[in-house]
Amino acid sequence: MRIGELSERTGASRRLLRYYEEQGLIISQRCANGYRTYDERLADRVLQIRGLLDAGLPTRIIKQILPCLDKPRDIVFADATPEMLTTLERERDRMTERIDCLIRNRDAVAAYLEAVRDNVRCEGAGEASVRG
DNA sequence: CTTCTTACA
DNA sequence: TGTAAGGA
Repeated sequence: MRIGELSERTGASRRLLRYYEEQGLIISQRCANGYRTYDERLADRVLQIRGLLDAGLPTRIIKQILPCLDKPRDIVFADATPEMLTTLERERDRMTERIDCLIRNRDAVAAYLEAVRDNVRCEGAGEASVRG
């Protein structure tokens, strides 16, 4: 598929996909006309990259662990340098912190929503427009 | 119309 | 990241 289709299937803009390639996160073949061509499987990889990026991992780290993501369960311990492991452990802890933070905020929002619902139920729907 | 690269905001 | 320019 070409960049347009990959973009639609992953939600990443064409600009971003070219950027990922520039950063070595993804690879592409080239057609005679110079257009980029992508393997069907790349869509999943892009989705994974976006997930990792969303989790807060910098592209440079993703680039390092990407080979591990390639093969489902094969071998990847060979290039697991101590520095990389340290970095990943730190990132993992960072993710845990974010998760805790998100849980707190989600609960806060949920509580607010419930309070609003209860309030509406007691005061009646007719006053909605008056209260704004 | 789709994509490409480079470069600027 | 978006967008403009100039081509293919």
